[in-house]
Amino acid sequence: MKYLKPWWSDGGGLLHLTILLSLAGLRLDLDLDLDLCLLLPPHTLLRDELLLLRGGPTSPAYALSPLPASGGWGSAHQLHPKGWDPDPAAPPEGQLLREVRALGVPFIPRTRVDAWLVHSVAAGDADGAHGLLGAAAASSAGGVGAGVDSGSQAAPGGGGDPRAAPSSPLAAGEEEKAPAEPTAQVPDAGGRASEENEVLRERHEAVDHSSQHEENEHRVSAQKEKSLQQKNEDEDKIADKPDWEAEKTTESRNERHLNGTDTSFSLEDLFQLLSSQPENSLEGISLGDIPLPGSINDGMTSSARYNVNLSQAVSHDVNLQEAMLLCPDNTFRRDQVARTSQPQEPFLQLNSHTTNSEQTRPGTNLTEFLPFVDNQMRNLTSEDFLHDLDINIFDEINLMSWATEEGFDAMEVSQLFEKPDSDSGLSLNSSHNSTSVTKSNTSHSVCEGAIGYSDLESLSHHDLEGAVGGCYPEPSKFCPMGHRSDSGFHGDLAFQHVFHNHTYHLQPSALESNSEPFSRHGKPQKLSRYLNDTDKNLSRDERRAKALHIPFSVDEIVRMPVDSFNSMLSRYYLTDLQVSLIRDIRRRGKNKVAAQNCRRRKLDIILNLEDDVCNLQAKKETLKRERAQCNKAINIMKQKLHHLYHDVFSRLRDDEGRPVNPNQYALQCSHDGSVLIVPKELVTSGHKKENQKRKRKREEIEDGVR
DNA sequence: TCAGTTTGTCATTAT
DNA sequence: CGATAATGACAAACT
Repeated sequence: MKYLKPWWSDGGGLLHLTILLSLAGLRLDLDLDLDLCLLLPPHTLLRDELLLLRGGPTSPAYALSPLPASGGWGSAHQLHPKGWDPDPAAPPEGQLLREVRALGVPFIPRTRVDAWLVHSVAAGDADGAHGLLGAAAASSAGGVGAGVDSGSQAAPGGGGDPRAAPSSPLAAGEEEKAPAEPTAQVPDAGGRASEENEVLRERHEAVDHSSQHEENEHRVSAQKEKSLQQKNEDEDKIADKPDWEAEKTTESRNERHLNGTDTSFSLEDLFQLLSSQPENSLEGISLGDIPLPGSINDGMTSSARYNVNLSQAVSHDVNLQEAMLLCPDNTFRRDQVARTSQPQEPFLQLNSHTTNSEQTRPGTNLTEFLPFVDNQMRNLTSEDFLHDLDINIFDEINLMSWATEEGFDAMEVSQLFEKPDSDSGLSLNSSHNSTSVTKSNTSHSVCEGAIGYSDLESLSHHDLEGAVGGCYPEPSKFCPMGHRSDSGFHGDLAFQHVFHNHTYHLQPSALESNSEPFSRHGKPQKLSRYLNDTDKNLSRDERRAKALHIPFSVDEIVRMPVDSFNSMLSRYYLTDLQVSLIRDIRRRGKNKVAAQNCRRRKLDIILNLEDDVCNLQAKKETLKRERAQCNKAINIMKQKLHHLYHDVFSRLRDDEGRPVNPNQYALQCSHDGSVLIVPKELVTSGHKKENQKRKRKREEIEDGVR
């Protein structure tokens, strides 16, 4: 294939480098700083492309021309040698894509650059690229030929298949941290390894002593110092601030990163080796032979692994992309500082030999180091990121990423959303694609189970296989279950529980009809055996929040004022599922508190009523006693009055001197204090008249009121 | 094993 | 109109 048109497009530069490094069979976690282009030999296409992406001037050897409208490929400009005239006979994109697909490469080219790279590499087009790219393509093409065969014929455990490599790059945690000699880390598993290592070490040393390297190293080290200083200042500022307050600071730092002024990583070894090797001298060896420092070589457990299988290597690119999407929690939060406080997954990791701990943060997320990627992430939701790829894949990946972090297994992730009936648990938004259910129910093999739960890389292979129509003859190799537990980034990971359960695919609403490992109230039942002691103490919502990597505590979610809560939701890039869960957690939490308050209030009311009853009963008894005393006093008074009455009448005499009969007469006191003896008939009639008057007056008053 | 209690949750209504 | 509080009702866990 002689067709060469490196078109730039969004992400094309990333893909460039990703593929180049993937061709080495490496698992990558790069601080891919565009300043690294300065390390490339001058007047090479890749260097100028990077310079272009970086926003700086390109070398005079190349020029940038606007692209004609190219449907669907999204490119805006092309970089080409000066005086280069676009080949009118160049095959159209459709044809190029068909050619790529015809190669059976399990990789979906999404841009012209992708297609070109895949095409040129897969077709063995050694002269189809310039400079580093050409060397990479050439070497990888050689590696492909050997790798495709050796990959499938690799000795068991020999690591001929880079897909098995995941078990090794991160396996040696101690070695990973140590900036060891590049070749010292290369194991001698294949017999030829020692010889190759010698050759490679010589090459590497020669490279290290080149003037170009010194110049570049000096330049990069100065940039490192500058960026480190800037980072330290930023982190000092952020340290004392809450997450949401620190966001702005971090964001500004990210802006600097985007502007290319924040350099933190060096890949000079890799690029120097790649770019310094004469193209011809690279033929016959694969990029995997490059002696790389640190964990890169840690992962190379066999020299056979250095023979790169194109299909395997290219697929790493997809893993890299997934890793970007797998920014922890699938929460594209602007505050990357806060992110680093959580255990991260050093999924794709390439440690440079730098000794700075900040630069070698294990598991640091790709998004921190890929400015343009970060730029996209900061402007897109996770759903936006899923634009071109099957959303199901990434939903699964997200769940798996949640499951693989912080010792949380995927079975729990799935079961967290299970409910016995429809009136309990979450009313989660059913944004999950229902097709996941079908997937989950149709996968039965152990390997597929492992794919589903813990091995993101395997998933990517798996899904790519389905997407592209390629095939992986040994899917069991896609289950490097060991590499995660060995990598030391989550020691309590309970992968042993996740092999066969596939329910994590299920959307919550579908899961609700399944068996219920959790009680309605968050108390573990059967699931308790799957949970460690820490998880057992968590409530259901806490476990759910943990499973979905909600970046806030349940208490925080519940107690946060509504304004802070809404602003929090808007400031953090949360999936619909996360937002739904957060709102449910808040609603349930508040309702729980309200229910407790309600019951407490009800109890208080009951207690108060009981007290009132007691008080009233006591008061009633008191009143009874008082009434009895009053009655007693009244009776005494009556008796006294009666005695007095009779005493008075016994002394009274009428005009004839006869005693006055008390049954016929009564004593009546007048207003002036005089006492009159009045016949009883008059007294009773007078009483009746008074009563009638009073009654009349009362009626008049009542009528007036009406 | 059963009855009573506690607790979380949902649905509904009120604020 | 949305968020929250209040509360009845229900069910599961607990005692």
